[in-house]
Amino acid sequence: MARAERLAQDLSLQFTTLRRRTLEVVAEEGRPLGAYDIAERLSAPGKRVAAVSVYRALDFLTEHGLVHRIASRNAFVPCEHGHGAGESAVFLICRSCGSVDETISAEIERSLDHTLAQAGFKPASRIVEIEGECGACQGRQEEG
Amino acid sequence: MARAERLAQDLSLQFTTLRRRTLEVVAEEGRPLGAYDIAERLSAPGKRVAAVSVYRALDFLTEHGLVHRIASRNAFVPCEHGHGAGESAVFLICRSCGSVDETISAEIERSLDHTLAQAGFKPASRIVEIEGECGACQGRQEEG
DNA sequence: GTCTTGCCTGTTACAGTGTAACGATCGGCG
DNA sequence: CGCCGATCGTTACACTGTAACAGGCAAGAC
Repeated sequence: MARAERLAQDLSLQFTTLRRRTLEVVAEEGRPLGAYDIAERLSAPGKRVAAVSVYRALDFLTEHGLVHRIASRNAFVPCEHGHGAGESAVFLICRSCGSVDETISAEIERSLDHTLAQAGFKPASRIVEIEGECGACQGRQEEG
Repeated sequence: MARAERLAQDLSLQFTTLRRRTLEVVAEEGRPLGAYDIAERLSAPGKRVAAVSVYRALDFLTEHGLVHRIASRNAFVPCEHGHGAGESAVFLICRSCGSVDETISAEIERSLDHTLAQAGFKPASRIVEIEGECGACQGRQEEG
């Protein structure tokens, strides 16, 4: 992610090797990764990376909007949009291939805002995760 | 929940004591309960209920739409609506008092359906969880 | 240079979450 | 009675996440 690298320059000092490599691992994978999976990929023979370090790196990355946490999977994916941290994304999680697509819909945001205002609820963070079957996997099943 | 009791009759054999008591515990609490919290409340001196039994009861209850799982909290709340299992609910989770309010919005469902159709994604289950501050807690803060 | 400060990382330990596997129990049925 | 299916108890285990403390490293103050 070139965007991440660019944002990294702004944080210069803060974007350490561990955090950069954590982001790389998450970005290379096409599906959500658990913290322990990341730790395993970051580890080399004789150089083990503890899961707790990964968690701290992930905290940093999520705070700066470079990765997202998938609550229903306890896993992490790279952020594919340049949206601000306060904005809400919709995650489409495919049960067949495990891929996660991140989309943003102004329409959904509007209806959410409307419903929240009606309820007198002041939102801080939003989680919208849809499990199902992505278009590619639907096509694959029709063929087979 | 009288509704749950009524639905229980239909499942006659399936609605065992453990499952009923699990539902009671979840319904009595005004906030999401973890599986181990439930197990603790179900346990009596000399009669310990293991968490794994609670998980099985919760699986049953969620399948039949009597309780919901709050993915962002790893906790469970009673279902407050008679909606079908396929319908999507919106959970408003208050960070101050920990309460969870369940609402249904046709507007949100429409916009979600629209976005999903555009993406060619076939949804199976939907998770919409908003963290923030409920109306009651906002009023309380203004006073204090 | 040295000292202090603050941040990041390593390590250990531990609490919480969830599942697999096996055995026992109970009710219904031939 | 014996069989069968579902539920439940128990143990064991894997995964997820946090607390606490120690060491390293860069930057600024003296």
